[in-house]
Amino acid sequence: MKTIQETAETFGVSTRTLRYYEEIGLLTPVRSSGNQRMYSKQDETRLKLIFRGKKYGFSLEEIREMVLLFDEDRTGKKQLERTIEYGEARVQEIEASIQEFQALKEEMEHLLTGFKQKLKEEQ
Amino acid sequence: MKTIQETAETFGVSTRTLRYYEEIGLLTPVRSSGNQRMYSKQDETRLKLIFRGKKYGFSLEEIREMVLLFDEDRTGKKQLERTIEYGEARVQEIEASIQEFQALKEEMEHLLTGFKQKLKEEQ
DNA sequence: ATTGTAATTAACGTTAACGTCAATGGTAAA
DNA sequence: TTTACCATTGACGTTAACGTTAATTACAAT
Repeated sequence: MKTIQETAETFGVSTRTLRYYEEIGLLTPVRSSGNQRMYSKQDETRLKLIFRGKKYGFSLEEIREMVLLFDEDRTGKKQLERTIEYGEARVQEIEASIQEFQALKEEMEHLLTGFKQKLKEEQ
Repeated sequence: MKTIQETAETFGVSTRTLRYYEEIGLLTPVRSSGNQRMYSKQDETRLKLIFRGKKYGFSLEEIREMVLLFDEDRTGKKQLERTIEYGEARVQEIEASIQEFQALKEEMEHLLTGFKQKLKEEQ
């Protein structure tokens, strides 16, 4: 169990950010006897997910939806089916993203080859 | 040459957005005789870049830096070298992103396999 | 027990990225 | 040329994602 300060340092964010994430229901650390937030290993895993989502342009609201969906009690068959469906759709999106990145990379490499050629010719 | 309305529709954004991009120096469409913005093919190419950047979480400021760098006069050898260096660094970043996405995808697929197994066992 | 540092809530402040509105001017069709 | 719509420039409004400050409480060390 880490304190809020330690957790903030681990992820390189402010304590305000962690409190804000709790405000909007992204995670709920337990409280100590003196009402202070204690962050578990699970909370850290959740935070990793959140920051990865952020890095790729998802809004906190979108991240919240994903996180909460994977957190609902998945006891019922219906719930399980919905989760699988949702998950597969997300995987599809990720595949599309990878394709786009690959295309972007090739485009840039093409540009760079041109520049290098130009540099050679100039000397 | 397209009007602002046509261009906005092409990209599915508001005209305000296009004017804002001009405000912050992201692109500078030429003006008609009556001072109205006219968007060229080049402007459209630039906009494609902008929206792709946005999709992957870059701020408009970051996008501006990239766009402007690739726009400076690349006549000098020094300029060309700088551009190549910058471009290669970006390609490295893109490769890292692809790796991360791949890992995320595998992680999700692993989760989904688990869920599917659970679903099978439940019936 | 005191002193210094860290945490709490509540509230207001800030910035990026637009939205909206008003007053005015341009343009195309009848 | 009038009608109707589209565009232009301010200027103020809005929302997400925090920052900052203040008043109060908890904890750790002396």
